[in-house]
Amino acid sequence: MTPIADTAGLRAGNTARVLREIRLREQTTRVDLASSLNLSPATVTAVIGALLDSELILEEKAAASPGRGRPRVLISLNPHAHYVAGAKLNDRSLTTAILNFKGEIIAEAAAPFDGQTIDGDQFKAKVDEALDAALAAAGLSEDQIDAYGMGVPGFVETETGLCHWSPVLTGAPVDIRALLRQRLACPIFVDNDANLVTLAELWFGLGREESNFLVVTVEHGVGLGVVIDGRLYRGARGLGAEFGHTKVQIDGALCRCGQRGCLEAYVADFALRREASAALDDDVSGLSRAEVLDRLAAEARAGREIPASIYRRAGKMLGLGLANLVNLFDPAMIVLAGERIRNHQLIAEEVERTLTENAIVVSRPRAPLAVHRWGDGLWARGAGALALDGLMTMRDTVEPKLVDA
Amino acid sequence: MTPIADTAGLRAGNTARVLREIRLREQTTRVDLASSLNLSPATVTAVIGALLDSELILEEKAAASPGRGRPRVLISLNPHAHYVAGAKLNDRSLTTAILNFKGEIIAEAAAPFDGQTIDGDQFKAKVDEALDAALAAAGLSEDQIDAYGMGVPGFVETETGLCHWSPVLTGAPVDIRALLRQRLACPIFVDNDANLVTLAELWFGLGREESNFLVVTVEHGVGLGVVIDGRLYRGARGLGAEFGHTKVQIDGALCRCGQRGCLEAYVADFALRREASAALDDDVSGLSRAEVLDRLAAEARAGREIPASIYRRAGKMLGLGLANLVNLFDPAMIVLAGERIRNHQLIAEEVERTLTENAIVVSRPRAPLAVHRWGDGLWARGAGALALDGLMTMRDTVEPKLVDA
DNA sequence: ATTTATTATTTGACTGTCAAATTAATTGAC
DNA sequence: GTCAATTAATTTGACAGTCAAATAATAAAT
Repeated sequence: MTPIADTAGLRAGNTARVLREIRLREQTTRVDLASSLNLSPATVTAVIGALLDSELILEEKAAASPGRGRPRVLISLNPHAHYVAGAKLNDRSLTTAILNFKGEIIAEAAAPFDGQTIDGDQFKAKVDEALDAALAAAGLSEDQIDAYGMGVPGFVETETGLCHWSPVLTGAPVDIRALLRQRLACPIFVDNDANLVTLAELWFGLGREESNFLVVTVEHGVGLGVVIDGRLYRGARGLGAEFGHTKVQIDGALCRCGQRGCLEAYVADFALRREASAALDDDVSGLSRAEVLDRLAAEARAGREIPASIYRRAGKMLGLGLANLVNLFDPAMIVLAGERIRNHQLIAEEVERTLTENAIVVSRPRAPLAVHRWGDGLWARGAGALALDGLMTMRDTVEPKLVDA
Repeated sequence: MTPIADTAGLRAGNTARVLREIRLREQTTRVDLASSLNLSPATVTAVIGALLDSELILEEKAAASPGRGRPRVLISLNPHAHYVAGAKLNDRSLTTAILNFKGEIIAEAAAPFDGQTIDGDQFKAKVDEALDAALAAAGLSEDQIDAYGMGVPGFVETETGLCHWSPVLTGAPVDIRALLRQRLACPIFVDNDANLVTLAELWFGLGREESNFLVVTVEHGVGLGVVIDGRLYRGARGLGAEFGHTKVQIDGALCRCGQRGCLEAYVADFALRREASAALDDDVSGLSRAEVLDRLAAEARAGREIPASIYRRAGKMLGLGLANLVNLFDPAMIVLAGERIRNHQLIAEEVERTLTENAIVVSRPRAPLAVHRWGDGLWARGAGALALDGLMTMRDTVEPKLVDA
């Protein structure tokens, strides 16, 4: 272990802060960096100099000069400094994106699969398929990829890259990192998919200006990412926060995890699907889950009482869960994020009402609930952020230890 | 704002780490500090030298020399470096302790009150009464007190010293710091009482070796303290975590906060008291709450079904709440602490069972639940820690801003 | 007495930050 | 067109801090 408080670490820390600030502002100048980071111009010059030498950033002449005096020189990240791959597994496909150092998506490819779950070998095949396609689309070769970040739904240990349980993967625990290592020589980072989205919000999204906030994802399951002091909190064991399996009802509905009363068992896709069969008049057994849910949503929107009540209950349960989060974390903001919250308006009113009713009231305003629906693949930028962050801090070292099950 | 990454801050940080380590070990040596803090012997010598000059620590010859070679010099905190006062308000009294720099309790005094609640003036009178008595018992004058830390149940903002709501105080919001300022000239720090207990566990108790853990207090209410990365987390608004008012039942039992289904409404004293009147055969309307609860506990222990079922339900609800905490925070440990968990064995089994049933299972062992019952006034050491911590980091600067209610 | 082992201090090299002085680059005034 | 005026960036020198290595201190073993 190297000394923590080494004077050399100071420079490393300032360099990281400068890089983060440049990423945040997309384009900035030395003076601005000095004032916003509380560093002397001399220090900024030194740090920027080193970053220019290592070609992580670029200088360019300022376009318009606002006043007189020596014009500021614009600084921005060098998009070609590194390329990384970001991938995400969900219940329908394994998607992979290639990003540059600025976090811009260069190419994207998906490897879909039909079956409900896949095993390790199938997973590996999908990884190869999506990566090959993405690389081809980006016009890059594999050895140009400097880091790989992957998000997996379920209980994932970041340090070891081990997946203890996933709704998509069979044969848990699965050593995801080892599977990926068979293909890739670069550093590999694995995390829970909700943490990925949270990282995306922190680096590129609504969380850029905040340092204490929560991200709740509602997709196939319900996930949570916790940002404290500007950093993603992963818990003592390195698994993330498991919001989807907090209990909102004692001895409540059966969840796919085997326990009862989990929040997920009321608001996730699979829970709505379960109720839909009873609520819809026609036989829906032949339809896919997506089709059934579309039908359910359509009928609720049309004003039919029973489908509407399903969404009301889901909204109520989610609102209650969110209220508990507000009470426990006192966040500055909660972001409701996901690719698939298209039906949010069906539950929005009930969510907001239950949240307000059950969150503690003080003289300060309650944390705002921001809904961030993104079809633009913000998750991919999160996976990229995971890879880039890992690349910068280089923590791909811990080897997985399989503990007795 | 001074530059954060100033090289001078390095020394300050190392000094703080050295002090913390000495406090943790109670007695240590320069070599030990160097190895446990990953600092060079030269740096430790320099830091220790400065601390000796400022008389915050003491040197003494080692008693027994284990081997040959130059004997290590024992380092310990100078108990007389500072004296602080720590105080805590609960539903029955305002207690004040005088502590030395080592955190040892020199004297303690209580100012009891009969009424259910008190207002600002009464509060101030009780502060004076307890402080005067404690000072007299310690044989110290008021100007020898270098900091004052106070714990209040309810919603307390640490930065401003404002109490937004308290089960004990009327006329909220109450500017606690301003009330105390009328009496005391020294720096004053105010916090939630659960945070106080958490600090005590972190500095002196079971949390000394941990950096991610939770402390749940069960007294008149239910409180929570969150330690993340070795530091107390207070949330974005500076109010603590409000575990007692997380909801364990939708539209559940009425809580004294006005909402329904709060955990507190099932496990706190007042909730048990409410049920007791129905469960006990005799008329209990003339008895005090403590007497009623004693009766209820005695009958439950004797095996009577209805009183026992009251405790079973309380245990079940607490276990469910704890399971949610485990799922959300993934702590390394949960400490159940309090002065008044004397009846814990009545609920222990049900708590443990519900917790195990509802906490997420991974291949790693679940966080242990440690029960820490202390009659020795650990809270007072927590209040002292609050004062000492504030004294070291000097954050008594923010003036309270009364926001529109 | 001398050697050996261990702890603490001192010394000198090195890194890093910052304030102040200096240089650079541009606009506006005359 | 030249020359202030102004703002940005760099350089310089002082200062603080850490660390490795050398040195001093101290006690047990020989």
